Amino acid sequence: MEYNFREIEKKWQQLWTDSKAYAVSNDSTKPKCYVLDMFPYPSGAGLHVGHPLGYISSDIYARYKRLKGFNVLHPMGYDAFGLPAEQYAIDHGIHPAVSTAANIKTFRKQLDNIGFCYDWSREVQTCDPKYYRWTQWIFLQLFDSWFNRKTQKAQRIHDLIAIFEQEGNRNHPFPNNKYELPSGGQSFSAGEWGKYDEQQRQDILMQYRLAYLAYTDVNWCEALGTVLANDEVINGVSYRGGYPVIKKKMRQWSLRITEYAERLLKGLEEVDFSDSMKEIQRNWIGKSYGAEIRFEVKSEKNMVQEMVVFTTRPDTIFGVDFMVVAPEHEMVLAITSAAQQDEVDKYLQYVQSRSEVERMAEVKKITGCFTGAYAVNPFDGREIPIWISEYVLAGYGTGAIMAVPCGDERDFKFAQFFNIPITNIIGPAYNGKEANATKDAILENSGFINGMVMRDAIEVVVNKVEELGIGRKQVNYKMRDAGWSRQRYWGEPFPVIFRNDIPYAMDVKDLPLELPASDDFRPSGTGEGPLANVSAWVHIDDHEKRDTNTMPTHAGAAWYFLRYMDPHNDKVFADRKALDYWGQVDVYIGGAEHAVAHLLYSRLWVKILHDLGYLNFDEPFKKLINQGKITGDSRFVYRVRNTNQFVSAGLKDQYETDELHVDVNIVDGVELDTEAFKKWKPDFAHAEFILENGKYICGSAIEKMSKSYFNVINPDQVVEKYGADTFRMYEMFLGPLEASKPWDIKGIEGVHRFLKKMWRLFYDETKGQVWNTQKATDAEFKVLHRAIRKIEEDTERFSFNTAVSAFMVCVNELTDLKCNKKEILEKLLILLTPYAPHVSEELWHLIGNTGSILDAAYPVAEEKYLVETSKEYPISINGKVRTQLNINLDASQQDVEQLVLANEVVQKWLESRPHKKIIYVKGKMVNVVV
RNA sequence: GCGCAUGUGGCGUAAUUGGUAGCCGCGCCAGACUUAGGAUCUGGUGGAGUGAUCCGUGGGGGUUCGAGUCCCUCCAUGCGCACCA
Repeated sequence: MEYNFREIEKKWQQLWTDSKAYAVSNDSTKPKCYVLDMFPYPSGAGLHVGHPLGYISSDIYARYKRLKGFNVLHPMGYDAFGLPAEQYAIDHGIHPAVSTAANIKTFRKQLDNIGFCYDWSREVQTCDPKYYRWTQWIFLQLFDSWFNRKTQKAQRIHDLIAIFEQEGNRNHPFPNNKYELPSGGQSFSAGEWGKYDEQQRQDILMQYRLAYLAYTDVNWCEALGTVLANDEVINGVSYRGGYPVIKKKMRQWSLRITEYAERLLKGLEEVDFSDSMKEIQRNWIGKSYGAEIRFEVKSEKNMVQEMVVFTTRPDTIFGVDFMVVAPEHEMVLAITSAAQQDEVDKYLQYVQSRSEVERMAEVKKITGCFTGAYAVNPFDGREIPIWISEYVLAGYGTGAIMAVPCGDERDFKFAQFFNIPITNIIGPAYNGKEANATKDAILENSGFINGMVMRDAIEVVVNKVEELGIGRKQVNYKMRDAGWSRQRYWGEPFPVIFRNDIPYAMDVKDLPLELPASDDFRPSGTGEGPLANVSAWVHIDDHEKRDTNTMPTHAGAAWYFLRYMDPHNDKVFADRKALDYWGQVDVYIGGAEHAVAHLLYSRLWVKILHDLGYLNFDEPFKKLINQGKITGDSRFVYRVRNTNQFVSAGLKDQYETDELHVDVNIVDGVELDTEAFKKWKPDFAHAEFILENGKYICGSAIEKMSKSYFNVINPDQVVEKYGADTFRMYEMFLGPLEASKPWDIKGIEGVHRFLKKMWRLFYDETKGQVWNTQKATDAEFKVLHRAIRKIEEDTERFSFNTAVSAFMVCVNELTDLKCNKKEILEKLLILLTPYAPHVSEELWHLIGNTGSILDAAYPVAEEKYLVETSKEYPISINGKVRTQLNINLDASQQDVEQLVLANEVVQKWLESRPHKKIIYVKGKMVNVVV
């Protein structure tokens, strides 16, 4: 009886589906475990062998936990809104809903092929109105909330209104400190609030809402007639077409994620993410400590009394040689002197003309202009020239800096370029040739902080500044509020209605607000999205209008893990009981490319839902694992330029050639199948080859797996040839989960041989059944229990590659022992179930079990089979191993010394020198020091 | 430039705590069975040397009885950020 994987796998996949083997109940007395994959965007290209790496890992872990007695939630769904489907619709006239549904079908088929244990009854698709109804609902919760800085929590807008009625906004200033009331100023009293009309009140409330509408800078691409997301802009041009992109102010929805910067940062301490993942997020949040310092300003017009800078290095205050403000800063015109007016105008014009591309490309270019005004150093009264330059960003800090050329590289270059004299405050630490950003130098020329170490002076200066009332400690974040509008069709419509241009939340009972039917997906051309083309939908009546934007794909993905808990609920986004039972995702596996956007938005939404009382946890993912990418292994052929001749890689240097990607499926190793090549593309039908040793050898390179490189390997092919169980184990065997690695099919034979070898422990091709019911020996038990311990530990810590190797060791050893005993093999099958479920279930039944192996009890490693009484100790002389000696494990130091010194190999190495001491580490080694 | 991660046989990798470096697999070599082998099985396989032995975890230095593992330094690769004050 042979290992017929094709038949076995098909059979059990069907039986498991029929018996609903993977359905999970929300009602269980078992402990819960939530194992989640990042759901895929169903692209038209389908799955390649890189995608399942994470899915297989989580599947193994989920199955393992189930065997260990957990109620395991292991769902799957689709991040089904998104750009490519819309672009496809524009190019091919197929509605995104249609192409998306077709792609999902393909994905599902491919996933099913690999034998995952997903509970498909919980599937979610973000583009399904039954799903996005709740995405819209959550958006409305954000719209109806504000962040109370006093309590560091989200609260309802009606609480804020109550506060305003009581005391105005004196205790709750505008989150955006640049915002000014139409009447001027930034604060209003309860009395003033009472007199404001609806329009004014709504404007003010909008300044506090967590989802808010405001004029913000967007990436406007004139050529494409649309706004682009940041990730759609590469080096200042559109990723599609490479058209120029400019910053433009447009009225957009944003999420006030900046208010949560501190909590998002803090939360990282309690979650189990990789260091690099946490680092990337910290980086993105970009917290910096420093001070805001006010400087008196002297200018001709005398319209501006002071300017505020943000600095992380207040200790360098005596080294300030000039100030720089952003060209966009509103004070620029007010301080410019008559003499400098022309030059400033010219510079501002120049800055205006600079496109994003140029600014990005010419980061090192030094430009700037003196304003004719001066700031006064509050400590020594020095007058400091105020410049403008594009290297200072309007959006960060206060949009103005104090420049310290001896301590900052950019300031130094700027000073040098414009011949501004440089003050040295760090003595020998500054060499005059480049800035030194040290914090460890001793301060000189620095008034009251002379002689102090810079690091210590920071605090001293900040305290002084606060004492003098000219500034304060300040924390800054690099992170910006998240733009949440996309000028797209294929996304969630915003559930709001505009009356007199003021957005009001839709009644939740009217949700979902469904996308209107449309076949025109091109941008409207006015900066509005394709929805603007559906006039009847947009204009409800003369007074009421809908938003023509849709939400970004992050919206649906920000909470899908909650919906899986209760996917069919049409009363709430998920039942509170289900939310409390499943709680946090215990293990979340996915690619590192979602480090920032997706993870931050999900963390934000969960924090807000938690603050509003819908969840009892405020971090969504307890543990995050980023599986490595599987890269492609591309092959090249070399065409002799302007001919149809192809030269083998070893000879290509003798010709002038062009390198072309060739389909890896018609290359065996590096040897090209020349006949298949001729058939591959019509262009090559008459190709001629210059061979080496009768073969055409291809060039190779490791690159990302991509259709355009012809290096994509479809898992279906692999499963067809070797079976899902082999495929699953081989992907795991490739190396550590987190490591990136090139796909290399060569090793798969070894894993396949392993499964066949294991099969032969039960059935032999010629002899038929070989398994028996004899009693196992201690040696056999020992092999088994060592495997149990090792595989359990490895699975627990996601070290699947070493676990696969432990299976091989175990099967090799049992083969050597000629052990075909059911008593042993049965346990081995349970261990193997998470990794190779089909073959395990088949053999489980063949040896006489009736229930499914999916619910067998995981075997327990028994100490009694694992204890050793003695060990083959390595004996080293001066740290070099010279011999081995079998010593009893409970031997004492004296026993060991005696034994070791009596040994002839040891004697030989000692050469009759006396030993200094003997180091004996029980259970490890013995070292004789001479 | 800054931050993070990673460097081990021909290749993918292993070595959980400082304790026998190279488990397992690929590849390669030899053999068995065979009409045949790109099937299957068995044995061997880090490098040098006939050998005893010596050398070996990116390079250099250090700590230690003992270092792939800890510390310093340099180099290489990957990822992230990048005028962020």
